[in-house]
Amino acid sequence: MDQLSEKGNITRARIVETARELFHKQGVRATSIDQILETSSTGKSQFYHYFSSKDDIVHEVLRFYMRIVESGRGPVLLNIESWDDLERFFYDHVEGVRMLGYERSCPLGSIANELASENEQVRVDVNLVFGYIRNSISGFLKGLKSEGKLKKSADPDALSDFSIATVQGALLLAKVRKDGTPAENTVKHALIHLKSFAK
Amino acid sequence: MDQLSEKGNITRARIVETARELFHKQGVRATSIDQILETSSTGKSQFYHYFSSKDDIVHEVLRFYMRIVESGRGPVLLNIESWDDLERFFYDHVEGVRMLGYERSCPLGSIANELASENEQVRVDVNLVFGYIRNSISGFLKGLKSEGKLKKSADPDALSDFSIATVQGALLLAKVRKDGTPAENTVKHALIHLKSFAK
DNA sequence: CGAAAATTGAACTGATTAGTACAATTACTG
DNA sequence: CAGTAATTGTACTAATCAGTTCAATTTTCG
Repeated sequence: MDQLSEKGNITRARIVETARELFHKQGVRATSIDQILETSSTGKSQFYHYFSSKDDIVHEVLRFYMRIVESGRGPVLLNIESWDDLERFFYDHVEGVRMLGYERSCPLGSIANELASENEQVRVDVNLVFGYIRNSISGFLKGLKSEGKLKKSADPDALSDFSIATVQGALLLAKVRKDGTPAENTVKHALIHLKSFAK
Repeated sequence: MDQLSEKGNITRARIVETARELFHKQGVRATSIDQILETSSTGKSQFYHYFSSKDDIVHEVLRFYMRIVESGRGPVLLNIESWDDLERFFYDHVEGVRMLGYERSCPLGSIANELASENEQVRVDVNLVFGYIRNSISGFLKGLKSEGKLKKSADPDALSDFSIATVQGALLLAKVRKDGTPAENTVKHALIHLKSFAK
């Protein structure tokens, strides 16, 4: 790959953003490179100038999500420092799929579900993002525990995995039902359970 | 479609079973009809004799799951009449993905996640199965409630959706982590929460 | 048996796929 | 301004895709 000029960076970013949107909307395998190029008004030579393969752009889309999450610029608050923050973490996700008409689930969960068994890089990439979120939640819970504000029986790591899993399941259920109610009920009960460990 | 002879039924069932396995293993879009035919040692004319399209066999695979669930012949106990049954419902799912090396999530959730937004029939089909499971769990909880064995604040329908979502999320997380521990923790905490409504 | 119906094999089509080749053009830099 | 590097447009390939055609074979049943 050559050094990128400002113009090159813009083109590259436009391709990544278009791919990200299409992967979320319809899945990776349902999205052809030609469709990414047509939607982003880009030529094929440009695509293969910036990316080496379809697997490569999937990887770049996942790295994009990782940067979003790390930088805190995403639509979901991930810097969790209070019970209110944790509550917002859950409800931001439900609100996110509501805005999209309950026609999509989690963009990361979808890609992982579609490709993780056949593409180890995808599994690792998604794991990195999930791991970051896991650390964010468990860090909050561990902090509470050290302050004596969480029951000793509470396992922060296990409760973090529980949180991520319930969000993933809630978003999938919203998509299957095309209705936010089951997802809202799911995260509501997940929060009740988590807060039951507070003291 | 002509009337099916016994031989025809066997061929048809072989195709459905092969498609079901491949869809679960690698996804629907990653599975070509040619691969289904090669794996099941069947010719293409046979496939289009018994099924009208790829969408059609996806539908038939989902109907197969529905029959499995209704008949109680599946690997997961769905006739839930006690807390032990409900506990088994959760752990059967985790055990199911453990047996497959944590390389797959829920076969229905996977197909729904991949296709529900673009194929309404798929969404409806998966909803039928999820609805059956939902009724099974909420029926048990409603029974408890009428016997005064469940807190009045408990909402059986909401808790059923919570149960289905946590299972879906747990299985996805197991696949992403290639490890059963987060899924076990998830269903363990889901059960603790559900049982907190018992009295 | 013998005819009708069900089942199957093999070759084919047209569209779409990921990826390549290569020349043309634009932008940067000394 | 001249040369070099970055960027882009067009045309292409070989493989694979879902689906079709049609004749051959097997099974069923009076």
